[in-house]
Formats: sequence, C-alpha cells, structure tokens
Amino acid sequence: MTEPFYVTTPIYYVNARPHLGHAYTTIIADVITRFYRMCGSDSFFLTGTDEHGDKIVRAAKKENTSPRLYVDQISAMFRRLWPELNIDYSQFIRTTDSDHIAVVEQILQKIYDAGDIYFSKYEGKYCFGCERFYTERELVDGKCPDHETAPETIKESNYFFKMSKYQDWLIDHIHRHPDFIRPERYKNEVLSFLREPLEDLCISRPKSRLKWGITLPFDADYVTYVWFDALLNYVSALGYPDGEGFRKYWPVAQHIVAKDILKPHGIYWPIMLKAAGIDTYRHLNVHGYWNIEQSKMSKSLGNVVEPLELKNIYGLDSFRFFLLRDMTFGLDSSFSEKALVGRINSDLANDLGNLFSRTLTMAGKYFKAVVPAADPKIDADLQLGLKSAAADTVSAYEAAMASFGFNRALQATWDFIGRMNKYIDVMAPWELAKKDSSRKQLEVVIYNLLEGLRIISGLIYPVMPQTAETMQKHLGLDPSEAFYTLDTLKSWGQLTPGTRLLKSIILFPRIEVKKSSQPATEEGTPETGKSDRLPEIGIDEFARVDLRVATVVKAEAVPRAKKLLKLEIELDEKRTVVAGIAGNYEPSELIGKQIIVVANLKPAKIMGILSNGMLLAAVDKDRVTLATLDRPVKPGTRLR
RNA sequence: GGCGAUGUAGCUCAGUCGGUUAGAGCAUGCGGCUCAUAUCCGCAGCGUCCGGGGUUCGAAUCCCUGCAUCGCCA
Repeated sequence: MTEPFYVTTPIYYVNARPHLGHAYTTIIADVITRFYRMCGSDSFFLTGTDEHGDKIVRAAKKENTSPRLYVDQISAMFRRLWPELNIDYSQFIRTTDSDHIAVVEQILQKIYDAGDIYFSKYEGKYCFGCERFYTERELVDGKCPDHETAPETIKESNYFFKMSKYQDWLIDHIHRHPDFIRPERYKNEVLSFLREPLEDLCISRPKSRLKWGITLPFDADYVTYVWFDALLNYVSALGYPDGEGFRKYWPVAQHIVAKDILKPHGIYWPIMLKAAGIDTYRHLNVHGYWNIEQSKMSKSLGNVVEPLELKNIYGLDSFRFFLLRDMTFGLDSSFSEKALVGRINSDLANDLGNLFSRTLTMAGKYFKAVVPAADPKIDADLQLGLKSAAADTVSAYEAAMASFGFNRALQATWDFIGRMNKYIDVMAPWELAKKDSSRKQLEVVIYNLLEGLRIISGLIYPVMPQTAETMQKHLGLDPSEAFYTLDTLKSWGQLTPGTRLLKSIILFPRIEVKKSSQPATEEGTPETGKSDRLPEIGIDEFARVDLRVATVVKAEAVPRAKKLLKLEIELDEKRTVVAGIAGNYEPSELIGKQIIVVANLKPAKIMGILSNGMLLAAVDKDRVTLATLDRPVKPGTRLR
C-alpha cells in the first residue's frame, strides 16, 4: 500500500505579477506530484494566491481600483499561467474564499480559547506615508527611508501569539526529525535562529489602519495579520477539521518554498499548528533563487527578455528540463539563455533526441516499423547488461526524486541514455543488417533499444510530460495508459512484438548558435532577414501592454551617458522616462512632441534615474526614429 | 558587529568516515563509425583543491588564521 502524497506551493502574494521564481516553485511541485503518481500514490497538489494585507490595498490604490477587483485580476493571471506551463494542480485556493475565511476564524478562536493569544499595548515609530511601524535601525537618520520624514511615536494595542511558549518544543521536534526542513543548510539556519529567544508574533491590525483582511472572531475592531491568515490555507484547502481530504492528506503534507519565506514556514507555521492542536507537516523543502543573467538589452535599456518568454521560443518541455536539470535543489543557480541553449543542444537534441531518432529509423528500415521479437537465448549474450543498467537507473532515479534531487535523477537518466548510445555503437546494427545470418541478433538489438526508450520515456515523464507522450506514441503504445508507473519501468520486456511503430521524428531540433566572433559588448542584435520575428501571440497577450500617448515636457541629456536622454512626459500624470535616443535627437527638438510609451512597463533604474515607462521608436542599427501620431491627441489616450 | 555557508579543471559543479594516481558534464584537441538531428563512440590535455600555518604515517577533507563571495541575525 503506497501512502498518499500532498504537496503545496506557497500561495503567491498578488502584489506582483508572476515571474520565474513563482514558475520554478510551481513546476517543482508539478514534477514531484507526477513522480508520486509514478509511485502509485494518491496525490494532491495545492497552489493559490494570498490576497489580504496592506500591500494589496496600496497596490490597488495605485492602480485606481478596489482591492477586490485588483486581487481578482492578479489572481487570474496566476491561474492562467499554470496551464501554459503544463502544471496539473489539484486545487487553486484563494485566501478570499469563504471556506478559507471560516477556517481561519475557527482556528484563531481555538488558539484564543486555549490562552495562547493575548492583548497588549505597545508604542513604536509609525510612518503615516507607509502606513507601517519602523524599528529604530530601519530608519535612516531617524527618518523613514521612503518618505524622508520623521515617523511619529504612536501607541497601539494588538493581539499577540505566544510563540515563545513553543520554542523548545520546536527545537526538539527539528532534532528528532532531521529532514523536517531540508536541505540541511536551511534546517541549520532555523536552528540558529531559534538559539535566540523568540518574540511573540503580532497577529492583528487595527481596522483604523487596515480593513482588507479577516476580522478577528473575538474582536471586531481588528483584522488578522496576513501571514497568520495565509499559512492556514494549507489546512483550509483540505477541509479542516472534518474533511476527508484533511484526514487523508494532512499526515503526509510537504511544503515547497523559496528561501525568502523560510522563517514563516519553518517557525511560525509549525508553532501555529502545535497551538491549534494539529500535527505538524512532514517536510519543508526549501529552494534557492534563480539569478537572471541579462545579456541582451533592447533599445532604451531596461527592457529585458523575460525568462518566462523563453519557453515560447525554445519549447515548454525544454524549459522545464533546464530548470530541473541545472539547479541543485536548495542552492542558487543562474539563468541564462546561453545555458538553456547549451542544455537543449547537448542533452536533449544530441543525446536523447538523436538516440530516439536513430533507433526508430533503424526499426523502420530493418523491420518495417514493427517491434521485432527477441530470442531469449541470443538476448542473453547480446544485451550487455543493458537490462540491469535500466533497473539500476530506475532505483537511483527513484531515490533521488524522493529526496528532491531532481538534477541527480536526471543525471542518472542521462547516464542510461549514454549507455544506450554506446550499445548501438558496440552492436553496430547496420553491420548485422547486412547479412541474413545475423537477423536474429539484429532483432534482439533493436528490441532492446526500443525497450530502453520505453523506460526513458517513463523516467522523463514528470519533467517533460509532452515529450514522454510523444515518445510513447511513436513506440506504438497508448500514452493515455499509465505508462510511467515505476512498476512498469522496473520490468524489462514490456513491448509486444508485432506492435506498429510510428515514423521517426526529431524530438528536439538543434538550436543554431551564432558564431561567437563578437563578444557581448555590441548592444542590440541587428539580426538579418526574418530571424528577428517573434513568435505569434494572442490578442489577450497584446492587451496586457498598456500603450499610451504622452507629451514631452522636458528633455535633458543624462550625464556620462552617450545615448541616453532623460525625458519628463505628461500622461495622465507626469512621469520620467529614460530613452536611448541621444545620438539621434537634440533635447530641445523633443519638447512638445507627442510620443507613444509603454505605460505599464516595470520601472527600472538606468544610470541612477528611475525610468517609469519606455517610449517606442524604430531602431535600425544606430538610426533611431521616434514613433509619433499624425494628429494631436489628448495625453494618456490608450493605443490599441 | 555576531553566527553560518561557500571557495576544486576554461565554465557549471560532485568528492562519503582523513586513505592509493582528485572526478563528471560542457567547452577544446585528436581518432573511429555511418543507423542518426554535423549527431554518436573512444582517447587526450588541463588543477597552487582560495592563501598561510598546524595535527597526522597520510589532508580537498580535521584544527587555527587571513582573504573573497553569499546568507541569516542584530
């Protein structure tokens, strides 16, 4: 009896759009869920969005909308992204869901009744601009770092959660369960933090300050602090306290988080569970960051290639493969297009894709695309340990995956792929095909190769589900069957002789790398001909770009920058943008011109100036020509 | 300031309890094959294991110290 499996991603805070980090965490969760499906586990995979708190209120205000509409909008962006990444989650929870809110109230009341929540008054430095308290050391010269004003000392009462009471329990629990938090470095980090006395956690915000949250069940003047609310999603989604899901999945719960939220998950959360009388989770799996290496920049700088876009260019499975293969779980890793292309060419195109294509071509040529029968006596002499290598690979893979060693699991798989390529080389089927007398040998060799491919297709399934299915189809199997179970992969000889195979195809096209004659000093890439055309997008994707008309009110050169001008433009409000047009336009000739800007581009600091938007221009080598309108238009008008 | 991690081939990284000649992939060079996507297979070169000191018969590994990078805490 395999036990069930339950994994969660953090619920993502909707004050920002989804980026590579969110995608990585969620892909990991998808991969590990698919792996447990291979093991035959009944699996549940939870993701969602975290939607309360003052940062949301402020973000909504900035966009001139209500918190409710704002969170609906951003939450939907997350929800829409996951299918694009082939992420097959079981449930998408939102902290604004009514059943979640009910559970939060219930647990708060329970902890309150148990006496672990108390009311207390304190005093602190409060900045009204930021709507938050500051500690002394956060202040710069006694002033708020954002507003440069002195904060006021105010008194406030709030509810506090007695975390200190459970500190020793938690330390003990971590010692007794060495892989409670993994990898080990993060366990050590938590333990070192716990060497100092824990402060009690403030778990409320007065409604005079914040209304967007869950009202405390025992005091209607306060809402719940957002972390306390958010963490409870992991049990509320399962139907705590009586839901069948909760009974089945909670005992095997595993969380996946990035290292920035280690503290809430490694400390607050287990203590909250303890105080609420709920058994704690089984594992907290902590991963590092992707450092994004920017090499390409476009015309007015700051406009960068969004890593998530690369999946559209190079293919989703390749993209997932790269993320899983290149990062050692727990450590930081760097993301670059070059590394991605390197992986695709060597591991996917050369090793796996070529193995697949040469094997199927030979099966087509020598056996009319039908699985040959292998004579067991001849096989005994000719399989050269391939069968046992496959079995070893599956066990190494299994062990690595279960401990989140995705790169090791893939390495083991690729060792086997190497072994398959070597097998072809040693057996030289094209020689066997020359003589009728070696027909039996040829049958064995091709059969073994097809079997090996079947196993490989199962092993890559969690990371590259689409490719796995394509391989299955071409091997004459039915991809809708559970071809990837470890049981199937552990037993050699599943292919039935006589099965029809499909024609050989190229699984992963090689990506031609431009000759690296020029180093990356040259800015822009004046690609020739049609090769700089971008992939097709839908109207909805285009609609996400907020193009607006703006009037230039001020223009000046940026000191020490050859190509940059700093422009002040009038939209619905005044903004500063930095544009790389200095060689082509004098500042004076720009004043009063109406231009087109991308109004919702993430602000970027360029030469120390915050550029809030980007203007459109035609760029041909060094010649830059501004896009303007052929009649005057009201500033702020949208283009579509 | 305190605690910790990391530093190994051109690049990305393994390296168990201290044990023989320090490994893998990529990149580079040479050779082989022709089923295959100019792919695959083989061979080769390359190391101040961050510097310095110590313990030991023996140190990439343990101890001390210095430097660099990063993280957590204050």
